[in-house]
Amino acid sequence: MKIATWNVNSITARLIRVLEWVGSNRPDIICLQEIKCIDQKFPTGEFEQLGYRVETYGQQTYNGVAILSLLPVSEIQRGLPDDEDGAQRRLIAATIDSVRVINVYVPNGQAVGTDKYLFKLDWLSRLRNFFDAHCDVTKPLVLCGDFNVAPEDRDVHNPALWEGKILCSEAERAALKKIQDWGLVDIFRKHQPEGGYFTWWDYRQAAFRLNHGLRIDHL
DNA sequence: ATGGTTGCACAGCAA
Repeated sequence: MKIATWNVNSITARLIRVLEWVGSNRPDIICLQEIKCIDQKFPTGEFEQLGYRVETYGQQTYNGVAILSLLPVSEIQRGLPDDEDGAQRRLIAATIDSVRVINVYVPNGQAVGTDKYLFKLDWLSRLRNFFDAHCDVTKPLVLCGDFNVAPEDRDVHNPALWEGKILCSEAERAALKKIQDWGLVDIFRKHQPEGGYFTWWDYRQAAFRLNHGLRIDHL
């Protein structure tokens, strides 16, 4: 089974690129984050034309997640069980070919010490609680998405510059590790021990061209 | 220290 994850930063702004990539790579499942639109505005038909089932948990302007699948999907869950009414829409899960697929968009956290940072740590703690209470460690499961955490210094282009900063702080890394310790394997790291592989680059200062990135998206 | 760039609700916020 081929599973992909992509923070698209608006599915409507990114639609042509996503359709092109999905059409030529044909993942069985692709998990999207930051779709930035309500469910009714998601371009469901374009993906259905490529053979995909579409399950969304959208929100206007911010956040929003979706799972697209070539195979039938069941047991769709939208949001964390302890989300309050009107909570930011950051999780969608489904069972596909007997695999529980959990797609997350972890809060960015803005800057260490801010309210958003505390919200991020709390959200990660709630995600771990969700695994304890609702997931079966003996059955096939994939957790993937944008975690907004670089697990180790080898996941950072310039660890000295990023030390203690948002996406790299000790508390964020500990919170991510606690989730992994439930019984998950960082599947990229299982196959690639070297640094220099990133999933996110700042829009500014030619970060992509210079490969000034971080590995913050995981499966 | 600031600002550098995107995307959205077109004005400031979030990333």
